Amino acid sequence: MCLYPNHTKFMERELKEVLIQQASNWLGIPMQTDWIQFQPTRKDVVGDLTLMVFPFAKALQRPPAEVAAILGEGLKNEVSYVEGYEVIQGFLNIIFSNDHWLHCLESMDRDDMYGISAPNSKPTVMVEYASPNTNKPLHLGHLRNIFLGYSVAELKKANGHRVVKTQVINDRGIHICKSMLAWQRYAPVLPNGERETPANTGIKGDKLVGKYYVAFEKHLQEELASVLERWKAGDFSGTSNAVQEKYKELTLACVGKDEKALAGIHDKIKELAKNETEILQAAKDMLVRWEARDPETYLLWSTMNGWVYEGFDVTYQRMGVDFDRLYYESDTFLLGKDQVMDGLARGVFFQKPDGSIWIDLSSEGLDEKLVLRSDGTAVYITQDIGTAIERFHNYQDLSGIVYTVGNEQDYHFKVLFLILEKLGYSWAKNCFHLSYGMVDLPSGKMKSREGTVVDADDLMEEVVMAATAMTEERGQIAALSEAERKALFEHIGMGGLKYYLLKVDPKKRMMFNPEESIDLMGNTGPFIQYTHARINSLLRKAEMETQVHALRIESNEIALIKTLSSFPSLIEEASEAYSPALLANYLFELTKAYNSFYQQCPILQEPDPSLRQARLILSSNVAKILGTGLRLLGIHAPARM
RNA sequence: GGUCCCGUAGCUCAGCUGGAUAGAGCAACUGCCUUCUAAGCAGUAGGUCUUUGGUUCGAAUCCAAACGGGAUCACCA
Repeated sequence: MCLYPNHTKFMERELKEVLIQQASNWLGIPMQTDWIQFQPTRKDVVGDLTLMVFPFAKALQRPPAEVAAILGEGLKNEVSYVEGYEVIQGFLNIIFSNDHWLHCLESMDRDDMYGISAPNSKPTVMVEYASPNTNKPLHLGHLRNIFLGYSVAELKKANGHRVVKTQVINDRGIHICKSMLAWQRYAPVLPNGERETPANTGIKGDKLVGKYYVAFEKHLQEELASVLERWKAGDFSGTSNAVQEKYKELTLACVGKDEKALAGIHDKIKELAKNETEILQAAKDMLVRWEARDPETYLLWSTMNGWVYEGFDVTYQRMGVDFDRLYYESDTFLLGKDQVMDGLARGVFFQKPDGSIWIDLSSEGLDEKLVLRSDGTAVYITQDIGTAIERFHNYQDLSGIVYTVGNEQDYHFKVLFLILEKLGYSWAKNCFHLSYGMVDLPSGKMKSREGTVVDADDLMEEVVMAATAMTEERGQIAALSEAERKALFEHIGMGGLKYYLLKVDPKKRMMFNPEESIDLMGNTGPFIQYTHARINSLLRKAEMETQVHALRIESNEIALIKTLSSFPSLIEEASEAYSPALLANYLFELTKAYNSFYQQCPILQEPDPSLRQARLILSSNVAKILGTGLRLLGIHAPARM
């Protein structure tokens, strides 16, 4: 707190103390702290900070304006930097002196890391994000997840936390066996005798594996259709009696049901038939062989996962994100099983006659939840239990984990955290599900089956191409080398995309409009980058002239300084709210305010050296904060564009 | 059906720990480049904050219900 003696929250606290001390003198009665409610003064009236007077007036049974005048007069006499006040209705608008704002500017100018708390001054938190399956490439949904997780990690760091960025890679399970099986069966043999690989086809590893996942699903659907056809015709050859009975039962249940119930029953029938397909059986057999560490299966598995990782690395690199430590589900699912057995012994879980292990959460208003299958294999949550505990073993000073995962898993995390708590881990209450909303397209939901999934690599390529075309047209890039230009196009395109995905409140479902995502104007990343670049150009030309001793500021400057001085508390707020959107909106407001100032006030042309110098320093600090803020969003701030 | 989330301008979103006349951006329309980068600025127009009750000095904000949209309730992940 004391790092920034001029920042907004600090002023509020100081004034609050004065009010509490002086209450009896001024008002004749002691003051209750909850009467004191500050808010920023509206832009269209005079004043820097507003005190709500209604609570005082109510308690004192006196008109608000009268009470406001007493408080205003008192603060003016008592506090050096309170220069005056205005009373409008029940609002006391406090006016700070010019000197106060000048000191604000000077102190932030001395601090290159203005707004950033001392590193490692707060507890260690782990931020998990990305966490993909290894059977298909990353898509638009992952982009929101990854940009969000990265930015939250950076915000936590900026707020003083030690941060460990991590992900858990879902490298194990039926989904990857499907790709493996399809590759084994359908990958063509090339003229040189090799099977298709990323190396001999030039296809990116994750894309190649994804291709076979799709192939698997296609063959599965075909076989499913023929099974259903056979059953419909009364042919149950090769089908067990139990399944046959179940099918007949479900078919009979269809009679007299409404449309919705009917759809549910049809889904169950499909599920039943799917399990009867040869190809799915083969994939399941492969999973069993994998768990038994069959050498051939294991080799194929590690080879194909290796392809995927190489592909992901390329994607992560372009995204500009990184991880401090990786966890693989293939390592942690066994730990999870151990934890479940341990919990069973301690009575946290219970076993059903078929051998499956459950937890009863009905006393918490939830259901019974499976934690280990009857065949002893792990489910999704088993692995999560193991991973969480492992992480606290690996990092002794870890205080909590942030899980960046979509809100479709709200229930899952509610259950997970409850289980961890019941297992007796006190840190469970410090685990937080950073639950973000789905990304919709103008055409509706993304659906892999309908081929409407937006591929992450393709999208990044498109936004950079669009940025390239527009920057070549209007950018001031004559002085840049070819390499610098390329980097600039990349920064603008990616900056636009990241800003577009981060500016919306993470909790909310959002609409992704491809055309808007490459816009340069209005509330966009490039708009902010542009202002940063323009200030840099200004500073290059000014070459920071000889130091003038007395700076001079006017009301034009004060409005901006006010915005700048709220940056530290904004970072804190955004960090605590896990919300890069708060920062994005702040940067947008600051940019608009500066552009307006820039248009209205001459800077280099200002004849008064004291004022010119103040405006340069002000501009330089706006650029500094835009740069810091953009960095926390994972966006580069070009020096020229 | 149970549980959870959402509903603000034509569109996309801020504002939500109750406070002044509900704000931006896009799209539309009007101006401003012989002057510090016009990816900019200034302005016009656009609203029953889904609806109905309640809480109180005061409600977009809190509570309840209705309507509309979404998610989830797997020996999937």
